[in-house]
Amino acid sequence: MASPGRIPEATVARLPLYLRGLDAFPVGVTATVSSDELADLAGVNAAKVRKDLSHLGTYGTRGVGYDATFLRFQISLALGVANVWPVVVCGMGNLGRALANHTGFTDRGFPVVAATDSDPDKIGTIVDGVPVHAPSQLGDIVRRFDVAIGVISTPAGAAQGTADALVAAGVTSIMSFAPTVLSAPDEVEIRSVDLATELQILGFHLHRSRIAGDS
Amino acid sequence: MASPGRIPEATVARLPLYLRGLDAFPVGVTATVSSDELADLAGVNAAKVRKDLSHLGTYGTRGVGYDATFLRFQISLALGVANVWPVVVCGMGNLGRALANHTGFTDRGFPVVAATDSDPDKIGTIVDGVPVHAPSQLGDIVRRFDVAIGVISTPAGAAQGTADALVAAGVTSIMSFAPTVLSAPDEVEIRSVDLATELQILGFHLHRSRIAGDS
DNA sequence: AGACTCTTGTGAACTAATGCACAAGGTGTC
DNA sequence: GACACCTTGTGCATTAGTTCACAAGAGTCT
Repeated sequence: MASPGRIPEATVARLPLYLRGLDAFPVGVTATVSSDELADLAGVNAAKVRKDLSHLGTYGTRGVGYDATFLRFQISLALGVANVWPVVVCGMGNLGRALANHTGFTDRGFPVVAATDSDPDKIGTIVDGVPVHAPSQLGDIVRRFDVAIGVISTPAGAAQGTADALVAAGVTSIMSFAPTVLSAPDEVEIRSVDLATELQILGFHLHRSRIAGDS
Repeated sequence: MASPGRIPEATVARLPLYLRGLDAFPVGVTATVSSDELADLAGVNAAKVRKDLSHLGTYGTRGVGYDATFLRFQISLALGVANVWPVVVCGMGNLGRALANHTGFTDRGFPVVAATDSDPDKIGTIVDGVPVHAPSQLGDIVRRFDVAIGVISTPAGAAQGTADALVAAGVTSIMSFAPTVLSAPDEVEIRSVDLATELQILGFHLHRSRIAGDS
């Protein structure tokens, strides 16, 4: 009953966690991993692991578990991890610099090939191996490096303009850290990460527990 | 039927977006905002806005909309935004430095009061106004500044130890950027943001569309 | 006052996601 | 080969979240 059909969004969001968890198993060595173990490694529960993996296919062995290497291969296949997706970072402020230099990106197939910034002092420089260009060069950069993903780490005010430029250059995947809503054609996928919002959610629960709890 | 009862998690996650959207309205000026407008400002749909706000209370006027100032006040109240929650940043690598210097945190009531790092060259220095201490000082820092939230931006290997130290110091809210699972007592709330995972989700959809689409 | 317009608040239908519980199927032992 | 023991895969119940659609007010205009 292995269905290569639609994979639920919630499952897609967890597949990278499983892949990360499987890093605990050395390559080349044959090892089996149970849904229970993998659940621990990924920080979810075993039922979810099994249900999620069943969406990819029937890769486990009843009574035994999953072959770690084979499972990693299959998840990688589903996620398209074999591909390398070049990334351009737009906005080289504090956050942009950190992202451009983030080893976790390159390591997982998302090399930062270039950056843009509107500050004339930064344009033309190379920061941690990443060349900084003027925003007007975006189209060129995208074409030259075959950029697949744009990361927006500009101030909120410049974010929409940057998004428009990315879309105009043909980029269809955007990850934005700007605290603002971006509009783009439907075929463009935007993931928005607002760090302050995350803290506010933590703050809400703190607030709640302090009210309910002590003074 | 205004219920100050339980607010659904999904709603809580959107309240900061509404608050952010309301920034478009100048303070002091009386203005009304419709669920439709607010939906645009927050990047969701109008039905969701109304349902979400109805969980806070009955603050709108039929036929008119919501009073922007009053609504902002009520959402702030629900989120506990009036409180200031001091933050400690653990791990002053690229990302940690960017976070410590992130104006969006302080602006929204999350001042970064101190940082820790295991690098002896950094300990004792002040980076962008934030003093860097040794990890062993965490307990002290938390007590002295009444720290409410710990941000973990250490390498994955040091993350669990850092989390343990934060918990031991009495911190019950943690935001982690380390690509690993953290374990902590149930009463501790952990929000994990793995940037590479986010990109992998984008990568999945790119992969999918390239398979389905052209060569 | 009555008619008309507007927008909220909310039941109700619908969709997505989670968690349970257990049969199915595999391994190992005697 | 029979039996005991594991762990997967999955049907089903449950819970959470979304969307629709419309009655219930509130304002405006004549």
